[in-house]
Amino acid sequence: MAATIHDVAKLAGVNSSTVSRVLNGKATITGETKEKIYAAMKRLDYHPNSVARSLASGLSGAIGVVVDAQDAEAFSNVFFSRSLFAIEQVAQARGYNVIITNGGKQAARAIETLMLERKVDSLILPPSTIKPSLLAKIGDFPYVVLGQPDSAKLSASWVDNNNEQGAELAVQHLLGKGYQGIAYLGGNQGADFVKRRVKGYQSALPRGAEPLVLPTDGTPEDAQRAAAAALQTKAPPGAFVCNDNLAAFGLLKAAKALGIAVPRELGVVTFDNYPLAEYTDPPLTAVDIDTALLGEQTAQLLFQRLERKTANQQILLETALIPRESSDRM
Amino acid sequence: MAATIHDVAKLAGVNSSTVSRVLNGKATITGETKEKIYAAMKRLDYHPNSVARSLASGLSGAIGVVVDAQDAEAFSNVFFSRSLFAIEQVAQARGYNVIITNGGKQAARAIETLMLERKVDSLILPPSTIKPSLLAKIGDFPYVVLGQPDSAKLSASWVDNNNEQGAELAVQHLLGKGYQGIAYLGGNQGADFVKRRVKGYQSALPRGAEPLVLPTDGTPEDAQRAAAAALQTKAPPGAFVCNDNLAAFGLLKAAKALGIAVPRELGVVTFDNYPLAEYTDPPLTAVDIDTALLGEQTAQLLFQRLERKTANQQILLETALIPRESSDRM
DNA sequence: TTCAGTCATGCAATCGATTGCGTAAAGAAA
DNA sequence: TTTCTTTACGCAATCGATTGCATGACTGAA
Repeated sequence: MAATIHDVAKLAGVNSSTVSRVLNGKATITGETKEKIYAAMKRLDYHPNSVARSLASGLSGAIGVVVDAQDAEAFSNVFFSRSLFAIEQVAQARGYNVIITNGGKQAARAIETLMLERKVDSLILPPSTIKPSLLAKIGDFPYVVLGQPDSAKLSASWVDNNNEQGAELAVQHLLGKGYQGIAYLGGNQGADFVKRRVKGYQSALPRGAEPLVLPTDGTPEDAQRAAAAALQTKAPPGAFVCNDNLAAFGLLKAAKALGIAVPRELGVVTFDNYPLAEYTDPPLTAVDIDTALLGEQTAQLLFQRLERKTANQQILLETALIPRESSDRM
Repeated sequence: MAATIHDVAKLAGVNSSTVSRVLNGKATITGETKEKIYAAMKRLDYHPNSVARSLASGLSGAIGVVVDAQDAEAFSNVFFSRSLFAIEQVAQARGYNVIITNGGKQAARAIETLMLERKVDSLILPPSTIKPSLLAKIGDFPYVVLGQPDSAKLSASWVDNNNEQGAELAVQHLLGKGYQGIAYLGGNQGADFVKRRVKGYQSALPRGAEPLVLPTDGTPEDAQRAAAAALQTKAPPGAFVCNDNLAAFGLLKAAKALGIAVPRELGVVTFDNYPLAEYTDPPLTAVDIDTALLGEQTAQLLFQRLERKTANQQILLETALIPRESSDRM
């Protein structure tokens, strides 16, 4: 079987506690002794059993990432997986492992399992789980929220993109290009991040401009329908900020069907810069949400809290606008 | 602190080993005793410490998933994250947790950490890790490969989509629609799954038809260039099978630029049915790779091996063709 | 009534580390 | 040289379960 700390100790002619100490750098050990121990570890191909280590130390060296996927789609979305990648990178660099679990309807149970049974050292949670009932169970267990939670009243550490600022950026960009009559297309109006985007959109409109928000059910078809309807009114919008790429797809189709030229007659900016945004016709100007950075910052914040016991902290990441043809009237 | 098995035992007036036995259903316990123990567990909100359990039993109740991401992109790809979701679903249903780690260049180290230190019960590995050097270290540790490994000589359990069959399906579909001169566009010719697709493509061509394979660097731009070049030869292809959506995007652009009508003058079928494939102009006929099923089957196979110690097994999943406009000449 | 054979449960070792306490040896101070 | 600190390391308890062995109680057969 695999060599244990005792095998190493015996071979090196020392006590296992000494081996443990060199393993953890926790005490002053003679160079000579260290050498013997290192040699023994190498000869036996010793790998410390992290399970035993966890039990003894109370630290598991693992973090739990809970995702909130109603269905396979949400889990698979690019947003999440890039963030997850970044989180794992940071964790791996610090010698931590990442346990993922899909919360969904059973988020409470998933979180309890991770905390109470699996004994992870810390959690990354989705905003949807941040409710008083769950928070009570979590107590002062260290966690960071990946995304801005709904209730501003609850104190928590979180990291999110600045959706409000992103929407402002989009509107300002369109205004700068000379577009007028800017509408907002798409998005489930119930979702909190959509509300923030709409808020930013509204606040960036010039004085006197009437906001026009066209919610959709999320499909491009519905976006196409909504956009087509708006474009055929007496005073059609001169530009759209789209809540996501699918909405932008629907919009482009509607414009094409109506013979409206983008970007000459209609400006389009979309949230999210997915791989294909750049290959539409015309290529879409996009508010880039840096999901990798989001994950990285979340993990960094988590380890900061874990290692230095810092206070709660909220981080809003600035978004950037990537100009492409769909809004390039000049 | 959290209640332990001893607290439960004391409150129920029994020995901790009895509690352990009802917990694991490993012996005949009186109904009355069980009741007392359940009551005590409930009163104390007892959650078994899976770390201690692992140490004692030698089973961690965790599986490790290694992914091979050269960069953030690979990790984030829809392919992977859907599979991961499915894997986690299956694992959760069986009370297992999933530990993910990005192998990359250090895959060997990652695997060793998972096996030897973290003590996962089983592994899901990417085909790229299935090399003799690594296999020697893995020994008879149970693992399943998510994807068909390069070397057919090595015995292993794996699950993959039938790429060869998928390509045949695409060619047959195009032939059935009356297209002639079918070319294959895109894909890194070094990748093994691409080779399998090309093989299927070639074998499905009618006798005497000359295969034409146009490799690209993976970008739509390169696909556009390659497609445009081919379309301007004396005997241009009448249809394309594209290795992925990005290649198909490039192709559509090239056709549009050259004034070639799809699907009337040119048929297009693409591998992968990503969310946007359906929203291109025209919508793309696609060979659907069911990544969720892929993950699910992989996990199922893993638990089968784990619980019933079955022999190695290879599973090839049939792909399906989703007809859309891009190949609908009739 | 006795004896063998379950049944239900307790005892204590064990898994592989960590860590507080104790101590011999070495070095410093007097 | 004696005494006082450090330094380097060993001893043994501990973390919270699991599990082989032992045993008393009970059941049924002879």
